Amino acid sequence: MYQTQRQTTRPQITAHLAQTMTLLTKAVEELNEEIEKELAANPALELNEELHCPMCNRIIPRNGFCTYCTKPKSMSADETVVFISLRNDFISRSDNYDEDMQDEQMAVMVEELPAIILRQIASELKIEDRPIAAYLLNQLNEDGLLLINFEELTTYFHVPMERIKKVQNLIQHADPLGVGSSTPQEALLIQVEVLSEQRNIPSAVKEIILNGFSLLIHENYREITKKLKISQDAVKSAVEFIRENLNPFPTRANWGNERQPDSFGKNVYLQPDVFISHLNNDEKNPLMVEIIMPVRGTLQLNPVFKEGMKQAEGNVREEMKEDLEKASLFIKCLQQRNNTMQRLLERMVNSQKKYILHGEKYLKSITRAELAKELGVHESTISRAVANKSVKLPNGEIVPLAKFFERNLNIRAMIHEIINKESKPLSDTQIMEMLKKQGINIARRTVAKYRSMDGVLPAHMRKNK
DNA sequence: CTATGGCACGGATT
DNA sequence: AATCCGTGCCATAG
Repeated sequence: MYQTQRQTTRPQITAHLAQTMTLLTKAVEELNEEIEKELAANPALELNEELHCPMCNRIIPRNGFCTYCTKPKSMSADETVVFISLRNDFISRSDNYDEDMQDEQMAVMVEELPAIILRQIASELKIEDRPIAAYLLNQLNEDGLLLINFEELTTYFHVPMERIKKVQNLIQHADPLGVGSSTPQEALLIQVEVLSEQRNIPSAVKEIILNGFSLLIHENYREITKKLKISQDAVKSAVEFIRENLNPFPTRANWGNERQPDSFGKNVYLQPDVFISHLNNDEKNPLMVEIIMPVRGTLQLNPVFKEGMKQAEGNVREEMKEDLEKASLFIKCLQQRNNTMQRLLERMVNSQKKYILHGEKYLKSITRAELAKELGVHESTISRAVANKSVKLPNGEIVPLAKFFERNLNIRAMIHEIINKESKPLSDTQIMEMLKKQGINIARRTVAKYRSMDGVLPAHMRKNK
């Protein structure tokens, strides 16, 4: 149920395109930069352009998978086997640009976006308005926004402003919802408007976008509560909703080529760092976990440098030795980090399999601290590994990895279920009692809180079914 | 009197 | 140290 809801918020075309793009996540990029920096600073470090699979150490083709590790050895029919495969398909930005796929894909986006939109709105577009639509679509900037002067257009086309606005409005309702808006704010409002037809939206969302937009951008939530006289909870759920479902730059986050963070300071959700899917997309097959790795070669100690050190003398020799040690430490750190990520996911996927396959209701609550203990690493290691990463689930939903650690999601999902199932509206107290029967003890106040977090109206305002 | 939302406290988590 | 979370208490609306 939730899946279908989510999917409608992410139009299919964008999902499709996003899949075909080379994905370069922020987390990965940071790591790549880190590597570049170290590489430049330390002569003892060398980059071997051949790609080795970090698991089995076989050489694998650029942009390729390690087929050995990608294929499960024995496929049991019903039991879901989990294994990890790593993918090294990252190209450094400084690489020769014209040969990269990336350029091609950019071109695809730039050329086709207007066409895609035009096709969508064609049936509703009056023939005489076509030139206007075409012009507007060609002026879209890379964020999918329309930063042009409308007054000039009226003289240019010799038509009233109203007509141009009408065309714009058509465009705004096309697939990357909100494209062609003049401001991010406008784009958000369109998205809210459309989404509210399909599902409940926390009540404060619109208000915040309308009247607290600049505060929202600066993450100044306390001011929002004050200025708009909205409760903390309401603001919180609204912001949560906005982050997860709305997108101020209609084309940007969807096929994240942009490096800057979005206006909320985080661009986490739409570019997965980890893919979880069934092998060959067949539900009978085991789950496969792909971790996107920041590798475009294998880091190693530079053998020439090593040789050189042997012959050097005195201070020079000491310095070189230091470099060498640093380099070796760096490599170890990276390996460690990769290793942690791998074990972390292995553990997560195994214990949260039900959630991954059957939805939020089955999410088990695990804290990072527990997991850290289990894996024998420090808590902060887990925290860092989880932060700013997102996962693509088999059903296509992209969620932050942190969601795996949300303690109350399952209960919230159960509340949804109860509310959707019962014919007459249940009060919070009644819901609480129903939960108690299912072995969940929470306070009435808490039920109320979860309810409002998800934008569900109180009992007396819900309608009988 | 019942249902719900606001505020703020204390303990857990990061 | 900072933030998050569940809850209790109280105010308000109906």
